[in-house]
Amino acid sequence: MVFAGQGDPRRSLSLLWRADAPPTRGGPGPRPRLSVDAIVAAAVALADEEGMGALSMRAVGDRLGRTAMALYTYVPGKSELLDLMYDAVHAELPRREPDPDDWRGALTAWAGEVLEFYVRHPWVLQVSQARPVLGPHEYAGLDTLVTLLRATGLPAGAVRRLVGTLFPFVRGSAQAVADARLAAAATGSSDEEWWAARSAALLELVPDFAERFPAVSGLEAEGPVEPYPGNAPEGAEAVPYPEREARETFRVGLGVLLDGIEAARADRP
Amino acid sequence: MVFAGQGDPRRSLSLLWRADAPPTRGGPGPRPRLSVDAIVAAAVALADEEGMGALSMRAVGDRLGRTAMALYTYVPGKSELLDLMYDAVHAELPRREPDPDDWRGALTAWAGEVLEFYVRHPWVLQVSQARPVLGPHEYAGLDTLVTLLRATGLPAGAVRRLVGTLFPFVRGSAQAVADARLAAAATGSSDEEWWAARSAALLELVPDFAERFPAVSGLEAEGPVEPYPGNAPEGAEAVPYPEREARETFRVGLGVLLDGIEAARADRP
DNA sequence: TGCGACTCCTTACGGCGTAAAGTAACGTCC
DNA sequence: GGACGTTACTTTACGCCGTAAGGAGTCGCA
Repeated sequence: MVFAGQGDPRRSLSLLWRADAPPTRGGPGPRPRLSVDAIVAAAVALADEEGMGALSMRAVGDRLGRTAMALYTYVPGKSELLDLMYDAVHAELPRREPDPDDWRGALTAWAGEVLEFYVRHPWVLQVSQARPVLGPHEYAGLDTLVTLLRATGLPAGAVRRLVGTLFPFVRGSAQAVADARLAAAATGSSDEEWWAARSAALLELVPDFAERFPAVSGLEAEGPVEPYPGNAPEGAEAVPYPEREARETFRVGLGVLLDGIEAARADRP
Repeated sequence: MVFAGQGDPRRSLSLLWRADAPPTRGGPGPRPRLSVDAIVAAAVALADEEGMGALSMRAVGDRLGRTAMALYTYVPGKSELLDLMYDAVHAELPRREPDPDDWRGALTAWAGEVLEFYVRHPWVLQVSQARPVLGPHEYAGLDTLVTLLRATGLPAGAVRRLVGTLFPFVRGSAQAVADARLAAAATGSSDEEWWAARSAALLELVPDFAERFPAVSGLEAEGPVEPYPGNAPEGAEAVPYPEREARETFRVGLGVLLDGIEAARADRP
């Protein structure tokens, strides 16, 4: 896990909200050939392409034809750069108008789009949530979710808690999808081959697995996936099995959450 | 985020399941003065006390009065050590008998205990879930959850998805609680002081905040927390505000999830 | 008594983030 | 127009990290 929001809060916030002095055209000294935005864009591209592990100040500098130290003119350090990257990609979060007649559909669509966002930028999931970043784009995304939840008619306190439930849920689901993809890519065998190898080794090393973990074994033995009651599966056949499974878990979990919200509305209509 | 499960799967698994040759009393060479268990225990203690950031091979070696390289006799590398640490602490996960008459109470108690487990070992939340570790203790914990969910009477497919929903939910909630504690500890001001400073800076840098994010602002303006309908708050007054808020979000979110499960049972009784 | 296996140490390499100091480009003022 | 101060960027260096390579010392067994 990578940490953000570690530096001087004042400096971080003014960078995030672009509250610095305007570019000051015509000061002394050589003309700047970089900018905060260019650095953030390069860093995001690097993280998207090669993952968080490849993100180093030297690597970002290389991408811009500069040394690592050149970045420090624009950005106080790696932690603040991470803050800026984090908030920059959150500009892709959906903005969406509430629909009091179909809050459920709106929330479902919202969750799906947020899931895709995380899958597009899986490194975002590795940014620790300890100490929130509090950038403008994350707030904008938050504002949208709050708006959609307000359309359920629930009181402010409940909405606050649901925000705290829904966002982590989508993050967790996206993590599962991203992990499934990563596992598929790592082994080359894009299907359940990785699992097969792993469970073969397990079976060999732990012959009494079924006895020790009867519930888990029973679950696995109970054959292919039975659709969750009350929901119809959406057709997506080309997606490899583990990712399909993760997406189905997301769909079902979201359904359960929305059912729970519905129940709360019924309690206090 | 820190990665586990990266090394040779065979080697990792046989370490995890302790499938290695027995201690071979009386082989040649000097008597080993360390053991896998001692190393794992030292590493867990280090991570518990000083966080994942302080976990280095040299630091673990220091704790044992040995050099970093001495560890490599027992453990192939840091990644495998992380696997072992991860599974070792999961021995603390609750084991619990199912109660078909009160599956809801059982799941609530289970979730609460798991939350406390994560709060006790917050570094576990930083271990990436990509590529599962598949150790015996994690399986045991999983087995318990599956057992409890089976008591709802739902079909295997649904149970599978609920496992994938509940575990990440508890993890996310624990993350929030741990973050709240971390924020409190970092500033010394154990209360909302950190938030106050942060939001004061925000207000100064972004004077038009309320206009740009009306929904979020409205939510914050709507005064203190209103209890979620249908649930009574449990009395815990000494806990500082952010953590109390995180715990309340956990309680409410869990309630929503269980309501959703109840709805699914009603669909197919 | 030596051999071979084994634990543990020292040393070293290439990576990281970044502090410190040097170099060169530029706007401004005499 | 030349000196000066400011600024962008580079070079070098420090102390961390994980771990490869090789050497030192310890023990069981032939």
